Parts: sequence; C-alpha cells; structure tokens
Amino acid sequence: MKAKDIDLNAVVASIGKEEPAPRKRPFKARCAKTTRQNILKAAREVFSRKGYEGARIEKISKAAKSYDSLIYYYFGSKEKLFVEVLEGAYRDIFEAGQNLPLDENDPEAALRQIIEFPFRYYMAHPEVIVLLGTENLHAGKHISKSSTADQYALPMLTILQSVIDKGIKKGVFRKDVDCEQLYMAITSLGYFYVSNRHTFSAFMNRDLLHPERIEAWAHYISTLLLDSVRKHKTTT
Amino acid sequence: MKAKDIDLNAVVASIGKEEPAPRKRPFKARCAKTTRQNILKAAREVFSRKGYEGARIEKISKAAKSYDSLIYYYFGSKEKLFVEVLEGAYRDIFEAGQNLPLDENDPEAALRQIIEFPFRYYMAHPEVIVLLGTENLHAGKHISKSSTADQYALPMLTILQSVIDKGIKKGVFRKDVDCEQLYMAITSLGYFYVSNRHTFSAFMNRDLLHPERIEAWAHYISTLLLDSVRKHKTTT
Amino acid sequence: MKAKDIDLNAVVASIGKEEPAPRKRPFKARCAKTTRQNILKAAREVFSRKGYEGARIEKISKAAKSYDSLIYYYFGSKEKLFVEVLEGAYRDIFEAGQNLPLDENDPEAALRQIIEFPFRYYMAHPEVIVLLGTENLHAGKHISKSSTADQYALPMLTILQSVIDKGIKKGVFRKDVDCEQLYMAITSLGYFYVSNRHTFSAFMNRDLLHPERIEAWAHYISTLLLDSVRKHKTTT
Amino acid sequence: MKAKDIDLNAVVASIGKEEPAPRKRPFKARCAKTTRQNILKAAREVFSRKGYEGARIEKISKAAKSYDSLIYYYFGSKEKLFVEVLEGAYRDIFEAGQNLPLDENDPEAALRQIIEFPFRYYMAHPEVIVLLGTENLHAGKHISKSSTADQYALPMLTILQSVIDKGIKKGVFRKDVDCEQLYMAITSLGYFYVSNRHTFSAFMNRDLLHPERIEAWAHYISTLLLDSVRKHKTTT
DNA sequence: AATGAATGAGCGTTCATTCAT
DNA sequence: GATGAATGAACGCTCATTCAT
Repeated sequence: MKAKDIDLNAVVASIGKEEPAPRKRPFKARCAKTTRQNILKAAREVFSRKGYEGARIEKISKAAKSYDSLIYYYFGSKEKLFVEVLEGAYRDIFEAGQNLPLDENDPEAALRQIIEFPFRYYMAHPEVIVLLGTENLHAGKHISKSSTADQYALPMLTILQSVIDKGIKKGVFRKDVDCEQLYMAITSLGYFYVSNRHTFSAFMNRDLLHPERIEAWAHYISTLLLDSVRKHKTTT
Repeated sequence: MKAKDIDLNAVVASIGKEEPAPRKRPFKARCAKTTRQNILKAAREVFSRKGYEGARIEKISKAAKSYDSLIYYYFGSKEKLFVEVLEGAYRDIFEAGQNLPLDENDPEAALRQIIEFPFRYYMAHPEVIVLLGTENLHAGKHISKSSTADQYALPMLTILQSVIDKGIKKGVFRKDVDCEQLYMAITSLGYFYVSNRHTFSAFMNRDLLHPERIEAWAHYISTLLLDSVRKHKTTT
Repeated sequence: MKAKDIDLNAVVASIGKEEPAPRKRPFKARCAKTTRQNILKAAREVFSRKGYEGARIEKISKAAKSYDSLIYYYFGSKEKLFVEVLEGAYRDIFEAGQNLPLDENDPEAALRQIIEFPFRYYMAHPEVIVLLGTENLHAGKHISKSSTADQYALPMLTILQSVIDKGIKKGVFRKDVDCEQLYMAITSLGYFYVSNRHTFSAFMNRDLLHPERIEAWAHYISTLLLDSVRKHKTTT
Repeated sequence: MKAKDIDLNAVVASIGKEEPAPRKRPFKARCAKTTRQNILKAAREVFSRKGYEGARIEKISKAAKSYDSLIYYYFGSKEKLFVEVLEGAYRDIFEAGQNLPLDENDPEAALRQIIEFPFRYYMAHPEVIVLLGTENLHAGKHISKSSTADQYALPMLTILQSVIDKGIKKGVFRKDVDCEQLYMAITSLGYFYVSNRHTFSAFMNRDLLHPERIEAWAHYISTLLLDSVRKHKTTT
C-alpha cells in the first residue's frame, strides 16, 4: 500500500524533530498536530462522559477550543473520530498492562498484581468503560474492522502465561491453568465492578465507591483467582 | 349495515388467530392496556438494540403499530418510557432468578446452578445488557430514583445465603463465605462475557459465541467459584 | 342503521332510571346544559389568560372537569367555542353598560359615570381585553360574520346621546357634540390604560395598577371629556 | 464558463431591482449581518401578522429565504427572536417621535403634531400594535426584563414637556398640565383607534379605515387635547 | 489551517380533532 | 351523553455536516 509507505517514511523522517515539515498536500502543517491532539483529547473526554450518541460535535470542538469544521477536516466524521479515540484508549490500557513492574522471582505476588491491574485501571479510568460499552452496543463494528485488534491483548496474555509458567516451575501453581479463561476472569471481575457500579450500588444498597470496599474487592478477586491456580489451598 | 355484518363474521372467523380481520380503518386495540403493552414491548426491543439515545420515538411507535403521541399519552416522555422498560427488565431477571429449581439436598449442585444462572440469562437476553449499560452510562439516575431498587437483589442474596448455609451444615462449604462478594463475582463473570463479547472476541481472536466456548465458560466460572467456597480443594 | 335502533331500544327500556332518554336529534338532555356552561365558563377563563392560540383544549376541558371530546360535541371546534366566548363577553359588557344607574336630572354626573364606566369595567374584567385583542389580531373575522354585532353598541350610543341631549336642553353642554367620536374617545381612554398596562408601566416607570393612579386616571379622563362637551370651561 | 457570464450580465441588468441574479446554488448572503437582518425583518412581519403563538418558525425562515436552524444560530430561540423584534419596534417608534419636525415658535401647532403623531404612526405601522398586544398578553414579561425600557418614553415626554412649557411662557397653555396623563391620553386615543379598528368597525357599523374618518379622528383628538391644555376655550 | 456561516434532515413533543363504546 | 383511546399533522429545536473565504 503506497500511501502507507509514505506515511511511514514521513514518520521515520520526523524522528527527533519536534514538528514535522509541512508539505504541499496538507500533510498537517505546523499547528495541525496540536489542534488534532486537542480535538482527540477533548473527544475522548466528551465521548466518555456522554457516550457516542450523547456526544455533540460542538461540545468536542469547544472543549478543544477549536471548530466543528476542523473535526471534519482532520477526522472526516464523528464516527471516524470516535474510532481514533477508541483505539487510543485500547492502546493506553494495553500499554499500561505491559509496563506493570512485576517481581520476577515471586510469581504469586506478580500474579496478584496482574489480577488487580484491570480493576485498578478501570477504577482510575472509568471513561474507558463507556467507550468499550459504546463499542459493544454497536456490536463491535469498529474493532472488527481493525486489523490490529488482536495484537492488543496478545502481550498481556504472554506476560500472564510467563508468570504462570514460573509458578509452575516453582511448584506453586497447577499445571492445567487455562490462561485465556483466567485472563477473561481477571478482566470480568475488574470491569464489572466499575461498569455497573451505579446499578449495583442501588441493588445492593451499598456504596461501591467507598475506599475500603474497593480494597476489599481487589483483595477478594486476587485471592479468589490466585487460589484457583495454586497447587495447595491456602489456610484461612 | 352489510359491512358491519361482514366484519363481525370475519372477527368470529378469526378467533384464535394472531391477527383479527382487517377493516377499512386498520384495527386498533382501543384498549389502553393492550396499546401500552405493545408500546412497552416495542420500546424494550428498540432501546435494547439502539441504546437510549439511539432509540427513536418514531421507531418505537411504528414497531408498536401505534403513534408517537400515544407514547406521550401513556408514558409522558421518552425517559419515563425508558424507566418502565428498565424496571420491567429488572423484574424479569430477578423473578427468573427466584424461580430457579434448586436441588434442596445438594448444595453444591444448587450453587453451581446459581452461579451459572446470570451468565445463561444474559446469554439468552442480551438486550438487558444494553439497558443496564445505558443506565450505568447515565450514572444510574433512574434506578437511584426508584425506591424499590434494593428489593430486587435481596431475594437472590437470601437464596444464595441459604444454599451456602446448607453446604456449611453438610460440612462441604467453608464457614467464612462472604455472600455479597460471591454474588458480585457470580454476576461479574456472567455479565462481562456477554456485555463485552464483541470487543473481547476481537481482542482474543476467538468467537465467544461458539456453543462449546459458552459451555466451557459456564463450567469454568462455576468450578472456580464452587472451589472457592469448598472446604477442601478438589483433586485435579 | 340497525345497530343504532337496538341501542335506542335499550335506552327506551331504561326510562325512569338515572339516565334520561336520549332523542334522535340530541336536543341536549338534562345535564348537557350544565356541562356546556361549565365548558363555556372554563373556556372564557383560559382564552382570556392565554389568548386563542395559547389556549389548550385540554386545559379548558380539565378546567370544566369535562372532556376534550365534549367540547367538540357541544361546540364543534376550538374556533366556534371561541366565538361563543367572545359573544358572551360582548353581551356582558354592553349589558352592564345599559344597566348603569344614571342620575336623570344631572347630565354632568351621568356623563361622568358613562365616561368612567368602560375604564372601570375593563379594570375589573381585564380578560375581555385579551378576547378583544385576539379578535382584532385576527382582523375581526368572527365579529364580522356576526349579523348582530352592530346591535351591541347601539343602546350605549343611544343612552349617551340622550344624556347629551339633556345637557344641551339644560344649557350646560355644547350643541355640536359628536356622540360617536365621544363614545370612541371614552372607550379609547378606558381601554388603553388596561390593555397596555404592562408595557406602559415599563415605559413610564410607573405602576399603573396603584389605586391612587387608577382613581387619578378615572378623574382625568372624565374631566377631560366632560370639559370638552361643556359650554363653559371649568375654572381650575 | 458561459453560465457565469450570463449570470453576470443578469446581475448587471438587475441593478436596482429587488432580486439579484440566480445561481446554481441559490445565492446566500454568507454574511451574518445580512442573514440576521433578513430573519429579523421576516420575523417582524410574521409576528405582526400572526402574533407570537401564531407565528411559525418555518414561516419566518422561509420568508427570510433562510433556515430554521439559522434562527437558532443567530437568536437562540423563538422568544429571543421575538424580543429583538419587539425592541426594534420600540426603537423605531420612539425614534420617529423624536424626529418630529416641530415648529419651535408655535406651541399650539407643535402640540397638535405631537398629539396626532402616535395615531398616524400606528395607522402607518399597524404591525406594532400586534407586537405590543402580544407583549401585554404575556404581561409584559419581555419588556420588564429589559433594563432600557424606561429610556424609550423619556425623550418623548421631555419634548412634550418643553412644548407645554413654551406654551405656558407664551400664555396660551395652562400652568397645571400633567404631562404624563396627557401623554397617556395622546397614546390611548391614537392606539385604540388602530388596535380595535376591526371590532369597532363592526360595533359601530362604520368603516374606520375610510380616509375622511381617519382625518376626522386626527382632528378630533388633537382639538380635544389641545383644548384641554389651552387657557381659554376656543369659541365654537 | 482557521474561522464561522449555511444546509437540511430529523428528533422529541404537542395539539386539535375524531372514533368507539 | 360521558369516557377515554386513536389519529396524524406540525411545531420548536438540534445536530452532523458542508461551504466559502
């Protein structure tokens, strides 16, 4: 794909520079990058707060101190803007997951961290919930188009697998752990608490956002899953 | 009047059929209850498919073979209609939960059923996911107004507790089970699989809707949670 | 029409019961008069408060503790209902004018009363202003259809003329008084103060509804017009 | 491009005419000021013809050869548009009043002009009547919000006062003239004739719009009020 | 690239009115 | 005659999007 090569070259050429050189075909001139990013940032906030349908182009452009028409100039449509926001959110969470500082010599401690990570991440970035929720409402039509989607989860799975392997080698973890199921359980237990905090708070008549309750949940789910991969049951 | 006789005959002839005889003016319920329910049913479908903001009053009224204005006649506003739909969905799921046929003498089997229930229910009624998702997007502003919200979950918790108690009495369950945490884990593991099936399918490059995978998940989560309350680890 | 005959029989059978027998031409049964008048009264109030376009059929029917459809049953349309309200208002004001207790022997006092009457009447019944205003907004399309319109003002003009004549005979009034112009001036000076009380209060920065100001205006306009027909100027 | 040349010719040919040359895309102002004024002008016309409630946004936007949405773009709401129309009307009438060419040396002639002015103005601009009528129907809720309302009438009152003062100095006017009452009488007698021309024509069975009758009224009211401030009664 | 006016479809809602029992 | 459900046009307003400078 020609166009892509050019893009790539341009990107490579710009390494080390603050701002890439402008070109005839408006390959984004000087301030463009800033404007684009302002819009993207504003869009992420507005989409997260209101959902796709509830978000207003005007709100986004004003939040970015820019103009409606620039959104179309840079992104083409509301939907395409949303896709970029979505992909940014994906990238962020998976990157954060890969950068977890894990104790190489203590698989149990490392696994506990891995388990708690999604919960703590969603807790800190509840906006992502809305973006993912919107995407699922629309049957994942954007993510399914993306050819790189399955590359996001892979690294995390690899890390999880390597921690499990270390535990097995050390004789503390069972040999038959299904990493994919485990990964999914980890995500479920972290995601749901945040995504349904409002309805569940009402149903259970409990404030799920109370710090102690949050810590209790983090401990509960990590113990639950840790136990499930341990060779021997912890005495409690 | 001839026409009327014919109509009458047609009506008599059509007893037991879905659609009554056509008339010049399209047959209308002329019955508040029927019309209300038609609208409610149509609304549930449309809200579930499109979300609150994406749902169009016109779509709902047409799906109900009714009129926009009747929605306002019966429900007052789009939001109030949504609230009724939402409460109907709550009632349905909690009612279904209470009617689970549980083996009184086998707490482990009973608990497995309880654990799998939300997952299977959401799998069968994925529309509820959208309704709950919308509600959480709007920070639960409707459910928090409802005075009866916390009465929905209570019965389910009671049932869960009684099953746990029986298991404890039989000596198969641990004494320190936290039913609320357990209930939340049950719901999380059932809900997330369905709610995020589209994005997760893409991330994991797996078809989460494949029957075998569904069964595997049901088995995985029930075993996981069952194990977590068992006194002794199952040998594997 | 067969069906109707059957209905009729049923009705005939019920004679002597709570519900009176209907007639072929519905010559309004017992309660009809009350309902009609309730509606009329409610309509006058609502039309007066909101204007024609601002008035809602539903508001009227509810204020009359009746039903929208009964308005159509009794009056045919919103417009026809308005016309009846309008004509009632005309009748009222002209009747009140004719029943003024005038001192037969004191033309000056009598004239002063006549002059002040419209002002005081509109002050007491500002709703009439709105009805007349609406009618004029619509270029008097209802009143112009009414064949009896010119019979409303006539009696008042006659009374005015007779008072003037008495004053002329007594030698206190000028002989060249134009009763029509005078009548129009009387009405103008009484009507405007009430009709434009809100805007004029704002323009003049005065509260036109203050009792003293009202009395001052009544005195001012009566003196003004009385003087204009007097043979000799009053010393002031 | 041929078409364009032709267009140009057409434009040149049409100089001085109402409509500029047509183009493929209908010629649009693309100038906020022009569009705003077009809308304002159209709104004034439609509001005047139909009243506030009777006026339709669509009618206004079409009359302005514009779009509904531009009304909201420029004015925010129907009500705010109405307020601007209203204030424009106020400004116009009070400006016209201030620009009356009055004979400085003939207070009586000057006063006669002042008296006749509102009548003649309303006669020429009956739309203002509807605007003021609407405002009064709504209890002056717009004008009362305007902080500048009382500055409209003030100049006119000042002019009136100065003319009266000159007359007093010349010895032709009485010293105890109440300018506010007089101003109100002037306005009443001018306004009512126009505002109630339709109903009064019907009541009196006279055509109030007949030129002679109009002149007669102008003469009648100016004589009436002039006489009321004169020191000595005119001989008739 | 930035600025802001123009475009037009469509949305939630209201309302006068009619129909059926 | 009373009751209330049904009908359908239209209204004020919003929004994503495009165009012109």
